[in-house]
Parts: sequence; structure tokens; C-alpha cells
Amino acid sequence: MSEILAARADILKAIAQPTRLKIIEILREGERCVCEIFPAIDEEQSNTSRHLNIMQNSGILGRRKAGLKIMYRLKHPEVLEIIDLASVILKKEIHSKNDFLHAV
Amino acid sequence: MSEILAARADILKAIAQPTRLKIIEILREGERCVCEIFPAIDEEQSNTSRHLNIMQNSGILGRRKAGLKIMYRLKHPEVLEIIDLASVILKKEIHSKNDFLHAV
DNA sequence: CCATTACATGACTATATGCTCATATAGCAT
DNA sequence: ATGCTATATGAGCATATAGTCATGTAATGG
Repeated sequence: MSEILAARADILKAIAQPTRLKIIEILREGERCVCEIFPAIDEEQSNTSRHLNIMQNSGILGRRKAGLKIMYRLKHPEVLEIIDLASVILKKEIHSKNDFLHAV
Repeated sequence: MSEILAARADILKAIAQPTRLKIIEILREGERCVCEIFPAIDEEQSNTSRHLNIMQNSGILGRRKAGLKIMYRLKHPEVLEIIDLASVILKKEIHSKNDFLHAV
């Protein structure tokens, strides 16, 4: 019971972090190596590597060797759906706060 | 740009925690007061109150006074969709690990 | 007013997280 | 073998998170 909740939480935690959301946006376009990702998101190579590792361990990213490079990719389209749903919630919240302001 | 990512991450973080997932499962059935929630999830009243506060601040829960009681409710059905998608990812991961075992 | 019920919060602890700098490892090219 | 490129990791630090126990506050009933 409780392990299932912890496992679900781990998957969601792997997504719920700004730097990792940036990485996921890059990978939305397709497979990328670390050397392409860290300049694109303007983070240190070591930090980027750690975040990629966290996401790979949680199962949301896949990893493939290509010579010197390691290619990362999104394994589940559901990750993008989750992010899109979070955006929907955020937009609804912003609208309701806006409506409140206009009503004052 | 970056604030949007932080705001999305905050919404997802509000969901990505086992105790909060337990609370959300209770609220899936409808509005509940704190006095009903904390025994149902077997957590301390104070801890439950803190988690409810975190979720209310992030915008995913609504709160209503009813005499002595405070009634909490899920404000966005998208929260349940996000959890269901996380379950889908988890199931796919478990299956793929299982397939790997059978192939050995 | 007083007691009770329901909820929130202050203070504290232990652990987790995110980041940086420096260094290690692994594969390729010459 | 040497050097270069790509990635990972150890160590350390600052902050965040989750939890507990005790206490505070607010609404209700007698």
C-alpha cells in the first residue's frame, strides 16, 4: 500500500523540480547528449549530470551510449502530459486570482 | 520564464509526497474536515494540518469553514489525472523490469 | 464565563535536496 | 601511450522538508 504511494511520489518528485523541468523541455524535442543539454539550460555539467541521473533512476529517462557521448531520452509520453496538466492547473489558479482582483 | 517553471514545480511538489498522496486519495471521495482526514490516513493531527496547508498554498486544495470544522476539497480534477498518469508510468516500469527478469 | 472541540503553529530534530568545485573515469584520436 | 572530450562522482555547504511534542487560537455549547 504505502510502497505504492512512495513509488508514485518518487516518479512525481523526479519531475517536480525547475532544473529538471528545463531538461525535460529540451528532451521534448528528442534524444540529446549531456553536452547539448547543459549549455541549453545554462547549468553546470556536474549538476546537469546529477539531475539526469535522478530522472534515469526514477525510470522516466532512458540512456544510451554513443561513443563518448551518453544520449538521454524521455521514456514515457505521460511525463509530458503530467507537465501539461500542471500548466493547466497553474493557468486556472492565475485566472481565478485575476478575477478576484477585478472583483475588488 | 524561470518563474513559470518554478510555479509548475511547486504544484507538482505539492502532489509528490506520500502523506499528501494519501490525503488526496481521501479527498477523491469529496470534501472532508481535518478531523476525518488524519485518522483515515493514520497521521498526527499537526502533521496532517501542515500538509493540508502546503497543498492549499500551492492552490490544489480549497478550504471552507463550517463552524468548528474546516472542510478541505480538491479544486482541480487535473490533480487526480496527474496521479493516474504517474500510476501508468509506474506500471509500465514494473512491467518492463518484469520482462527483463523473464528474459534472463 | 468556562470547558470542549477542531485546527494551526512555534520550536526543534533528522534527513533530503540542490548546488559547487575539484577530481575520477571512460572512450576516442593521434 | 598521450592527450582530449564527455560524463560521473566525492566532498562540502546551505537550505528545504517531514515529522514530533507542546502550546496557541477560534468557534461552540452549557
